[in-house]
Amino acid sequence: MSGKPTIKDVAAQAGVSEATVSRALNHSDQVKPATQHKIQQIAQQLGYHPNGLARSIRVQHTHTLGMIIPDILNAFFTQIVRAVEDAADATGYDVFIVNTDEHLDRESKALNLMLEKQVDGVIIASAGGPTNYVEWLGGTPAVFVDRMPPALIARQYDRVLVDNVQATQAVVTQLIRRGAKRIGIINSAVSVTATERLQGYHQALAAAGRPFDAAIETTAWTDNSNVAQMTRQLLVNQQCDGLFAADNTIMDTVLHRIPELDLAPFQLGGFDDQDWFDFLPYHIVTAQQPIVQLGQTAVDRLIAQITQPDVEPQEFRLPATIVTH
Amino acid sequence: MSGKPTIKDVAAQAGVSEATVSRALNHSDQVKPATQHKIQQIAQQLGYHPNGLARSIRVQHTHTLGMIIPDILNAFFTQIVRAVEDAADATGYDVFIVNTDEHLDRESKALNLMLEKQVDGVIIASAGGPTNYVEWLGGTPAVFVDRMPPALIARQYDRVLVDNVQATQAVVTQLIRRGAKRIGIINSAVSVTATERLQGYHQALAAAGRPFDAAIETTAWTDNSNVAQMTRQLLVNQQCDGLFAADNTIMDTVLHRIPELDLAPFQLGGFDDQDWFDFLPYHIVTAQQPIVQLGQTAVDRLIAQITQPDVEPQEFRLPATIVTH
DNA sequence: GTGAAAGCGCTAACAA
DNA sequence: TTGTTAGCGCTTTCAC
Repeated sequence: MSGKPTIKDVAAQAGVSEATVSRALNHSDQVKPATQHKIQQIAQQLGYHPNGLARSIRVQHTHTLGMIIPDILNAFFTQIVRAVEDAADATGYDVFIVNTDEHLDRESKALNLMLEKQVDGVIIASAGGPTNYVEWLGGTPAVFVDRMPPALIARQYDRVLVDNVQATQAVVTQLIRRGAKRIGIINSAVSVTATERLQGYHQALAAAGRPFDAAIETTAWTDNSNVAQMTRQLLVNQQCDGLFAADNTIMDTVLHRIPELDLAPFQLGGFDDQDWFDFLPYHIVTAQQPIVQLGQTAVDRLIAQITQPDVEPQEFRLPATIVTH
Repeated sequence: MSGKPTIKDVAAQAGVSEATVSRALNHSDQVKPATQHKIQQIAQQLGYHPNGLARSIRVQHTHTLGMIIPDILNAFFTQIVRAVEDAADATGYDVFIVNTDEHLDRESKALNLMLEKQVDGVIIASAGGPTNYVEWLGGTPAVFVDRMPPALIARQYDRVLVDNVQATQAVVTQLIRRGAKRIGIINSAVSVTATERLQGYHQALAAAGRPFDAAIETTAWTDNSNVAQMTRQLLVNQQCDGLFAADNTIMDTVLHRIPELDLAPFQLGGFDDQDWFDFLPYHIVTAQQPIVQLGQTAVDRLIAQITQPDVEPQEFRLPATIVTH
């Protein structure tokens, strides 16, 4: 941002007013084709690029959506970003991504950054950050996707989520059908999501007349550092012949731990399919989240919030698909 | 961006001038602790967030770096983004990411967007886009990372690259050591990179006294749609017992094709290690690019360009590490 | 230690 | 069809 040409330079060079240049470069209707053309030519040769900041400050919006994700190395979020970008792009919005690495304080910072950059709205796939989103967000439209904070505060925003209990139940049921007698769970620690997935697990067990056993219901720490140990605990000590890993990062760790263990046949279930599951020497069943629809819906709702004064916040529950390897 | 409180509101509420509020919220030295405190309090309770756009337009920089990547679904680029974010974060810069999906026209658009958003500099991991970056970029500092456009125009910018010929040579040599007699290559179509990797392949062959054979030197299309077929061509028809896949997306496709083929033992080599290679039923050797250093160096150079008027553009070649599975 | 005023680059009335 | 003017929200001299 140094000696860049401004609208003033173009105006001077073309011998017209700044207003005319502005008009020529935007809603070209009002300006004489000749001037129009000349101005564009000059802008081009001067290497003029409009200053979007100045424009945004004037028109009072940026036409930009913010998106906050907890882990850019996680393929699931990467795919969601892609879906959101595509949906936003289709409606002419740009998207500004920031990654929090599952750090609470980075989430507040991210939110702050988005507000300073004056995004028109924000899609949040991270939750558990600032205790009170309402306060932080002020009037900025927001929608939670995939994850959400506890219901009380989430209720004020749109939420686009997967039907976690149905999905988990389906996976665990499939594990049972495949012959697993004793199925352990390594749950995640993600606020609402985890509760729901545990519920789905219980429902599947109950439906099959199986008892619950607290000894095989475990929870991963946020950094997954206890997952390797839990894997051993369940599959070896507790003699489980089935294991449900509540998200793809947990599954990853489980998968890496398994080869070191000496195991009888077992069944594995989890969330979010990965391309390379095909290469594993055993079968896996996963609930594949409808990523594209998740992203699309989030964008649709957000834009609705932005453009229409008072649409009621709603919760959307999209069904997952069971895929087996 | 509607009824948000501005600095004026805070000033009014606090009974001071806008200037004082500005001072209190930034370089707090000059203002009396009492006023200082009072202002912060009021800002807080009003839910005031400074308008970064207005600020940037005034101070003539955004303290934001742009980063253009070709494929956000590719773990390699995702990791580079992460490295860049970390490096930028450490120096207080924000980063604005945009994904081009390997589309040439999207790259121009991306560049345009960055310029409009007035980023202070841009890191480009995509290349082959606009024929003339110089013209598009104007005076905006830029550095190419991982990929670069043809030398003539790249020379005007910093380039942070891996030593492709050394890396490829090392991998192919390793394949030879492991007993491969006839090693085919599926090269990528990425401008300079591909040429260098082919050169490394040739050097390894030459060093081992092996002949070249154009019949087993193939090139993937940008969307990899011919790779499955090439895999068969090399491993079956051409009876190769070794295969070098020039990037991770090519390797992916190869890996998925292999199980359908009925093959004698073979050796596989490629670029960029993946976590799950451990799960494959055969060995792989890859050149692991020094992603963190790549990102770090790119950021360092870019910031140097931004803050110092005339640092000479340079090319950096970082060594890859060979990893075997 | 604080205020008044100017101006960053742009767009949108209102005039002409 | 085009120009003049004001002002978006902020920072920064220059006064006091």
